[in-house]
Amino acid sequence: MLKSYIRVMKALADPNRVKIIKMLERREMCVCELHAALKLAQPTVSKHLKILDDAGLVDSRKEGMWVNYRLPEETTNPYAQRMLACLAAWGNDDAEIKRTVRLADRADRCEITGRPR
Amino acid sequence: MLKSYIRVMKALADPNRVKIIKMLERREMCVCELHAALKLAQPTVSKHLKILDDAGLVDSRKEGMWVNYRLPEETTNPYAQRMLACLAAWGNDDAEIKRTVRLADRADRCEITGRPR
DNA sequence: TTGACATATAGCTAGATAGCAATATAGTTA
DNA sequence: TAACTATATTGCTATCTAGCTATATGTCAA
Repeated sequence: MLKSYIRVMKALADPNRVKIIKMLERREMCVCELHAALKLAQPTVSKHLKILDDAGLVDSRKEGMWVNYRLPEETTNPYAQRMLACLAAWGNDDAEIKRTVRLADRADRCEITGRPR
Repeated sequence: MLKSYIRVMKALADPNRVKIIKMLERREMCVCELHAALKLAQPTVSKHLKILDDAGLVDSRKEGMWVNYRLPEETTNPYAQRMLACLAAWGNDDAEIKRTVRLADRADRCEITGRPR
């Protein structure tokens, strides 16, 4: 238990990583879209995504130059599964999260990069 | 949300604090009993308890010289409430936790301190 | 092939955290 | 009152973490 449990809890004990989860609840997003919504340096976002990935809290797939991140349908990690269910019910009224999610809804990789899908 | 949520998640992202919760699931315990089971310095245990307390994850009451800690019946913090419910189902098969809980079951303040209740 | 660009990794720094020993606090007992 | 003791607080150190910039990697387009 302990190791994978601790990985999940540490991953979810950071506000910016929670925001990433809350954005991905709505739709699959690429790194540049998350980067635009979070207002953090791109490498910082990548690092957060790696931490979430290692905990089994996100899945990713390449689409050309982009890497799309989404919440896993099923994860092998029961702690991840359960915590994602909790988070789905939490934070929806939080001003800071709402603000970020609003930015995420507007973020579009084509507008950001000026490149067609 | 964010602040009290983060407090709970950080509090529960440490193995020794998880062990404290798992011990308190079984019974109310004083600091010296937790100290004996955890094999950490007493001030370290006190600090962990403060962090759990600040997150709303434990309650305490004085009993003479001793301070008894227990899990709250009801807490004002919904994240704490929900996470305590999760933890009740988690970690019961983990070797390290089982070992600590076994020590806790045997720990008795009177034996430890040589003093009557 | 070359240039451009989305993402990942490496390397650094400031601040947070967990551990300890020493000391303060508060309640008990003699 | 004075000595004792369970717990809390303080002050320190080593390690971890989140952020950044610079650079590497891999894919697309010309």
